[in-house]
Amino acid sequence: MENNTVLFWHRRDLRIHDNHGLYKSLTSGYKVVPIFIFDTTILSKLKSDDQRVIFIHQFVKKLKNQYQSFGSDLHVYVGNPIDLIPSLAQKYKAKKVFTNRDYEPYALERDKTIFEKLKLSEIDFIGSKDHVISEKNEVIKDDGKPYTVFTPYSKKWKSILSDEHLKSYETTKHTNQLLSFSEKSTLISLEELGFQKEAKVNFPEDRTAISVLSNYSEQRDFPAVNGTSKLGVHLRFGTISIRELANQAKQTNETYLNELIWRDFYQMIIYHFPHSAENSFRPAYDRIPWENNETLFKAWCEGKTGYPLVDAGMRELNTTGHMHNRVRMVVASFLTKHLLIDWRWGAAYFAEKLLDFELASNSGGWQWAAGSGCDAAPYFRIFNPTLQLEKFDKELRYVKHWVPEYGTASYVKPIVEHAIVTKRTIAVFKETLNS
DNA sequence: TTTTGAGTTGTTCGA
DNA sequence: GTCGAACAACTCAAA
Repeated sequence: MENNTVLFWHRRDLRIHDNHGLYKSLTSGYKVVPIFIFDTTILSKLKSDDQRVIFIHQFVKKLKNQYQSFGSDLHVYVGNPIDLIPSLAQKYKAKKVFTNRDYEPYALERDKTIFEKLKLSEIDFIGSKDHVISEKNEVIKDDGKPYTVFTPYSKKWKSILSDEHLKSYETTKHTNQLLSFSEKSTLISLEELGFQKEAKVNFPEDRTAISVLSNYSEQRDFPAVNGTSKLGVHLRFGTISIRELANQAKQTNETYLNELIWRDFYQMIIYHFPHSAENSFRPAYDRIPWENNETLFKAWCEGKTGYPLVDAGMRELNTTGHMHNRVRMVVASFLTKHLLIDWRWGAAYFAEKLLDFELASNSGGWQWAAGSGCDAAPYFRIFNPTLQLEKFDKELRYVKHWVPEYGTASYVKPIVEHAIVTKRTIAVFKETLNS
């Protein structure tokens, strides 16, 4: 084993091209050993048919093949990174460990522990910004504090945006710095990991779809139209580059760029306000007396509420692991404001089902719907699922696809009455927040 | 420090 | 059908 190596630890960046942390390791003057860890702390919480594990496995395999084509190899391990990273650093006699930063509470805690463990052996643990365009304290108010309102944040975000933010990291020019391995190891199988290998859903393509981007503003609100990019899962696992996508958005579609800024915004919020991952951003909203009726919750999960747009959305989610953005807002508003069920129940259900699940965006979005978030919709603003259907799926193309029995006698009757429950919810919120 | 204007994606009512 | 105002009140950002 050479004595002048560094590790590069792939996490939510399952690609070689335009990878900031990988680039930093390749240009550090050391030979680079790329690694990936199936984190058992995370895997143990998932069901054996979790589709995202299949997605990850698929892209880890692709990554491994790419490294092998460069005469190197991706070394894949299974276990707890807190133990594995220090021991792997010893095994490969690494001087440094490089990775890309992750802003979730679990990751921050984990990385802090690893940093301290490596420090004892005088090994540097070096993080890079790769998951977002602007991170942490890059976009802050004039008083040095983080923004909690989106519009001024986005203005500042745009005003400080430079070529540096969007430049591509040309890793492929430096692949000669990868440590060579003549023996190629094989990748652990999904079965060995304890997961099913048959994919039940189709994974969206990872091409950055310019055609979608150019019509995004006009088409994104109509669930029957294939007008959204479906790139969320690729951004989540870093199988496409956020810089590349932001560059395209900047040139083609301001509305889409704004969505990417929302993504940065929520990543920044979860970094500065980690409590908002699990609790209300505004503490007063943790006093809301949610009804949390399990029968109603089950009906919502299964798409049997009797409100066709809500049911179509939930069935799309259950079947495909995806839900159209507009419909996500409608079902979230319905769960919290019509059924008076805690947004955490809905967030947890999305966490289990959504292929593109991202903790920061999920908590942020749900709290926006519930009214408890930063810059959230006011509590008295309640989506009318019937009116939303009229506005965005007038011809019932989306609804008929997912709820074929709609309009027949076999379709379930509405489980609650809009006018009654929304009045009740406004009264409950008003009472709670004013007391 | 005080003041002022503004705040992702809505709905309902009445003219 | 269309339009503007009210909804209810607060917090945030910036001057």
